[in-house]
Amino acid sequence: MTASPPNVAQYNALVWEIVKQIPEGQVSTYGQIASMIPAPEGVESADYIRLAPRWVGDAMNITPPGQGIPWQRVIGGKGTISLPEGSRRAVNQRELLEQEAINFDDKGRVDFEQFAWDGPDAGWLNERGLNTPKSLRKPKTPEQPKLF
DNA sequence: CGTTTGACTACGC
DNA sequence: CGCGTAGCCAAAC
Repeated sequence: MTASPPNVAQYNALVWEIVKQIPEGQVSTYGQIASMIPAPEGVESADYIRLAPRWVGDAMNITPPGQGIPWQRVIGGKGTISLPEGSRRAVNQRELLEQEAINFDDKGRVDFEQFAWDGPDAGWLNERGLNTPKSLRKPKTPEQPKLF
């Protein structure tokens, strides 16, 4: 496993709290969740960026059942399910997402342009001192409205 | 007690 | 756009 954050229990609780905000029919990624959580005290920002996604993964791995935490909505940054291919949990995750009308392409990827979550609303984040999540969608190459 | 192994991502070819 | 690799380090083997 990966080194754990200084305050694992608290960190995991925060991760689950955020995951609970993901609406049905949308997906987030380990990196996006991590981008909302400030680096814990004592952790260099550079190290955090490198380690955080793993920490989120560790948290998801021990998600407490029966708490209404939609763990299935958290996938890898490439849009793929990160569990071992063919494993029981991986198959289950895909089924749960398909039940929410989330589609997978022929390479097993979810289209972020269609299903990406944009994060909790600003107020929710502010109350908890969290950061604005990075967007999973392509930076809008605003098709310059041809003024004339 | 040495190796392998992760619910990851960014980066270089 | 796809594939391999580094970086991290506590557990499981």
